[in-house]
Amino acid sequence: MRAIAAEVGVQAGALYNYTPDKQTLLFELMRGHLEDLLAAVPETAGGPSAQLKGFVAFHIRFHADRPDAVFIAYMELRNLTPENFAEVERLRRTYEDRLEAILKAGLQNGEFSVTDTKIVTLAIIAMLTGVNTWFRHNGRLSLDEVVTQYWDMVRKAVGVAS
Amino acid sequence: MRAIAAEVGVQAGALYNYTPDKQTLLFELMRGHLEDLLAAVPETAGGPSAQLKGFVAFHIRFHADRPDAVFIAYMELRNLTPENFAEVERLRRTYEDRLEAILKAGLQNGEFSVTDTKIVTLAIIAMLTGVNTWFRHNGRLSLDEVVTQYWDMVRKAVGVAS
DNA sequence: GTCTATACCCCGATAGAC
DNA sequence: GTCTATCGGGGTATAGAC
Repeated sequence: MRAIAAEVGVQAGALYNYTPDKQTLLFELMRGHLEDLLAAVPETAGGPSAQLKGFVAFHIRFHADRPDAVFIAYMELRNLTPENFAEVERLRRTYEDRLEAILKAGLQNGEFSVTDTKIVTLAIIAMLTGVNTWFRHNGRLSLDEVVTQYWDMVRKAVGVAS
Repeated sequence: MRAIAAEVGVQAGALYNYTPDKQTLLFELMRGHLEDLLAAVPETAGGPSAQLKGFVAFHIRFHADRPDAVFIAYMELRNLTPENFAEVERLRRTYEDRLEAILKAGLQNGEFSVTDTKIVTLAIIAMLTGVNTWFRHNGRLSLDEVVTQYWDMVRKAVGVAS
């Protein structure tokens, strides 16, 4: 709280005019981040392959634009009360379900060949979120190139020809 | 330190007969974990495809057996001094290089079709380590089944036929 | 709505008796 | 080698003046 106050340019006590306590502040940050995510995830038109491609590009770009929020959302999970943790988990699961729905649709119409949509969902999200641990905007690769390469891996992993 | 002392069954001050300070204790824990990892990673015989399959199985099993060490190694990274952080990063990069060497060999002899071995290395490791966030030994899937499914995704992502 | 001052608690680490 | 006791520092949160 003292660090936040210093960043904002007030004393620590003044923050309590805006939040009842630190727990609420942390929870609202995380909830806001996840609701932004759910509001922004595209309902792409087209078949499952096009939707999956859109999801991959969206996930990478959304998270690359908010490294601090992503970092907090992950590292501070354990500091939430059980009730707040449950709500955050619910929102996260809602997001995962968006991806799994695409995989199920592609499995059903024969575009994808996967054996367990739940595992593939978690594997894809872990892979994509991992980009945040190494990607830098002034690094060797542009975000476009990163998106292209990850789409290539995801595409092949679910059995979609190029 | 007080929690560790209670777990062991001594008072907090007694711990300082075994470690000079908390930083050293944390660093030795993480260094030990990474050296165990490097000592255990197999030098599989056979071609790149067999080696990659061995690596995937090893990584999942090794990490599933040590969830606490994996959790600490990740969450406490930011609490290391710059020197200790650099050493931990060096060991982690050494491990990544093992995987990248396999990918490079498979790219060179034509078994794999990937465009950037560094990105594929990081993507595979992120995907595999993600298993630890959801896998439970008494859950829906056995570790054997998890290994099989992840190998199937990795195999396809690098362009190896079944 | 922000300030100063402070209450209360927990932390890592040390001192000195045994 | 472990204990009790404590130091110094930092944390969240509150009280009361302005």
